[in-house]
Formats: sequence, C-alpha cells, structure tokens
Amino acid sequence: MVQSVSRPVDPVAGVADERRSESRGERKERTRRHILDAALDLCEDSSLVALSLRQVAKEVGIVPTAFYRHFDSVEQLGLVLVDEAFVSLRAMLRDVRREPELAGVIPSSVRILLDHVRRQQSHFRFIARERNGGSPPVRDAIRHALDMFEEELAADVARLPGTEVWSEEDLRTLSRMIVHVMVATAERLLDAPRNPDAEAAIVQEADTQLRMLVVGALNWTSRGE
Amino acid sequence: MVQSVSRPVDPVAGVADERRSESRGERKERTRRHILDAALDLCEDSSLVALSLRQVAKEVGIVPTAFYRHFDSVEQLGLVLVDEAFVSLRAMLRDVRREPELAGVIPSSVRILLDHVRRQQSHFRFIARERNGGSPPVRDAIRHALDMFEEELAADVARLPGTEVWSEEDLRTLSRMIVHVMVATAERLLDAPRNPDAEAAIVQEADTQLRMLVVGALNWTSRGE
DNA sequence: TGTACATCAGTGAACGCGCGTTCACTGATGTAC
DNA sequence: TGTACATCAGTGAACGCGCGTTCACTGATGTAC
Repeated sequence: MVQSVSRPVDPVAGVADERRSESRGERKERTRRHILDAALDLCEDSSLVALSLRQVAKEVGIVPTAFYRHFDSVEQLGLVLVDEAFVSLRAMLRDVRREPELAGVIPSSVRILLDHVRRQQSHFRFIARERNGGSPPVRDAIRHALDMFEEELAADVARLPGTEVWSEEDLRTLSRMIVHVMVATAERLLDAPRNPDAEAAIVQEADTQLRMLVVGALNWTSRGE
Repeated sequence: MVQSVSRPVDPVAGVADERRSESRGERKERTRRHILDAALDLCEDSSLVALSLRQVAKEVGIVPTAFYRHFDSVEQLGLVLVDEAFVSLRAMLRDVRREPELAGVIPSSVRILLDHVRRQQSHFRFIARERNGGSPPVRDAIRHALDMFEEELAADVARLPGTEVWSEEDLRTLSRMIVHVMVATAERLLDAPRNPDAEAAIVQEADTQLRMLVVGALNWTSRGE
C-alpha cells in the first residue's frame, strides 16, 4: 500500500491534498451528495421504486449499511430529490421573471426552459418520471410542489397588463395550460436526441403554442367584456 | 372434498356448471385474462418495473412457473397491456367522431373523455404511469402509440371546415395541444376523489381550455391570411 | 362408440442471488481539560 | 501543547426473505384410428 497513512479509506475519491483539510462534516456532506447523485443516475431509466439501496451503495462505493447514516430509506431519499428538483424549477421561474420586455417574454421563456432542461436534465427527468410512476408519497410531494409552481405562475400572469378584466378561473385556466405546454415541451426535449435541429423544432413549436394560447386568451377575454 | 370429480383444480374460480363446457383453449384464455387484470391491479400504485412475476401469480392463484405458459416475462406482459390500453383510447376517438354537430364537439368530447376515464381507469392510469416511468421498451411502445393517436386526431381536425388555410405545422401544433389538454384532464380526473363536484370542475375547466385553444387557433389563422 | 396416444396448462421442488435490516465493531476526527 | 475521552461515518458478518428461472412431473383434454 502506497497510501499507508492511517486514514480511513475514502470511498468517494478526490485528491489526497484536498482531503487533508476536510472536516468530518464536510466529508459526510460529500458522501451524501454522492448518494443523491448516484440515485438520480441509477433510476434514470426505470423508476425510484425499482432502485435498491444496495445498488446505490455500490455505485457510491460504500457498504450498504452506511447508507443509513444519511437516509432512513430510498423513499426518504426520493423526497429529498423532489425538493432539490423544485429548487431547480424555481430558479428557472426566477430567470424568466428577469425578462423586462413584454414582447420578448415568450421566446425568452422558451429559451430559458431549454437551457434549464439541458443543464438540469436529471432533475427534470426525475420529476416527469415520478410524477405518475413513483410511490404515493413521492408522487404527492411532486404534485404539491407543481401546484405551488402553477400558483406562482398564475400570479406572474396576473401582473401582466390587460389581464385585470379576467376572472380568477380564466387566469388559472390559462396558467395551467402554460404549465402544461412547458411540461410537455420539457418532456419532448428530454426525449429528443441531443440533436440541435430536433431541439430547435421543439422550441419553435413551443413558441407557437404559447402564442396561440395568448391569442386565444386575449380574444377570449374580449368575448366576456 | 365435495368436488371430488377428477378435474384439475381451477385457480381462476367460476361456477362448476359453466366450467364443464369449457374447452382447454377457453380455460387458457381465461387464465391469461386474469393475469393481465391482476398485473394491471397490482402495479396501480407504483410501476410495472416494481412488479414481480410471483406477486402476479399469487394474485391469480397459480404457481409462479405457470406464468411462463402465457408470457415470456413481466415486461412482455407490459407490452400487451399497452396494446390493450390503446384499443380503449381508439374506442374513445371513435365515440368522439360520432358527434354530428360541430358546435357540440367540445362539450361532447370532454363528456366522452370523462366517461372513458371512469370506465377504463386502469388503462388510463397505466399509460400515464408507464409513459415516463416504465422500462424503455414499454415507454417506447406507449410513445409510438401516442404519436399515432395524435396523427389520427390531426386528421380529424383537418376535416373541420375553416382549417383548409392552415399550414401543416399549425394543424399539428393545435392537435398536439388538444392531446395535451386531454391527457392532462385525464390525469386530473384519475387523481380526483370520485367526487362529482371535483369531476365537474375539471370537466368545466377542460371545456374552457379547449375553447380557448380553438379561439386562439382561429385568430391565429386569420393573422396568417 | 372405444381405445391408445399426444398435447399442454398447471405443479412443486430446487437453485443461486440480491434484497433490507440487525448488530457489534473500528479508528480517524473532534473536544474538554 | 499534550492527553484522555466522546463522537460518529463507515465496516463486515449475518439473518431470513422473495425473487426469476430450471426441471421433471401430472393428469385432464383433445385427437387419430
């Protein structure tokens, strides 16, 4: 053994020099992160309910029992992943709000969606998958978070000029459809081979869909006047 | 034993008198049906990937190995379920086409959707779940079937008066959104407690959404003229 | 109609394997003095 | 600064269990003569 210094074997790897300065807490946090990442990776093409604690432990490089130092069960880990995924989503909404020009809000939103889907692929895939396919607790957590997301969006839409005359229900209906288009677009982007042309086509269509929705909503309102 | 006639034990139950007249083929078919139904039931709240062959066999009342007389694997059984579910969906589309009045097409479509979701709950739930959460082959089969479904719908929409001036893309975009609304409505109906008020609210909203879409599409078209 | 043979849906023992969870443990890190 | 003790992330053996799959089988149903 070259590495004969009497340190515990670090399953998570990393450069020795960096390790020297790591506190126990930092180490634990690092392992925790690796467990979360491994779980997200491993359930990529099936579902969290089909993922075993031992698979995760093996991937991380720890003994199965060490898992319990971080989570009570795979399902509890799943709930943590839901929280993390929604942090990603809310960050997206924050970016969308930055667009100052009303006219540019649709293309810029779609752009931002594409950008976030690309960078947070695993989180988006996780939500899409577990929203219907997960265990009831995970499913409920996702539904609840999506509802809140929808409400936030409804509030944003309500701030746009011209919407004052809309009823509460119509506002809600519109923002629900916007969320649907966003979700559907995200799902199609996740499926699309990482092919720029395919991505462009999906983005283009999302753009058209949102415009159609807005045109519909505007004319709808005028009907009610 | 009362039933001392030397017949094989029938795991699938049924009245003795009826059984007497059943051929071997009919019996086999009956067991097969029970396997499919049991699988659909058992994966109700998780996913097909988390379902074991032994659970299914136990539910049906056969020995695990007998499963192989009907299917190669749980996954192959899943593909059969996809086919069956889409027969349900196509039946729905057929019903929708029966509506002769253009004006009534939206409310009648939503009614029919509600009706089919109620009666074919398991199939709808299965598709919603496995569309994103299933194993890759099952997922692909569902996607492919949904694409065909969408195409059929696009063809239906194209037959409506006033759509002649639309581009191929716009037609496709609209029908995709209609499918999205239908899918989303079905999912919400599946979640809704079997409460008439909740169902009515969802149906009402779907109605509004479809109308908004149509209004949007009509005005959209006129922009292109 | 009766007999001899083929078919085949369902049986049941057996296998090796990966699973979640328990438990007592180790030894580096952290802390109190 | 040095020492003695507490903490606690990760270890490794062990457990009983349900899993998919193999195999040789049984005996009612189906068929050919």
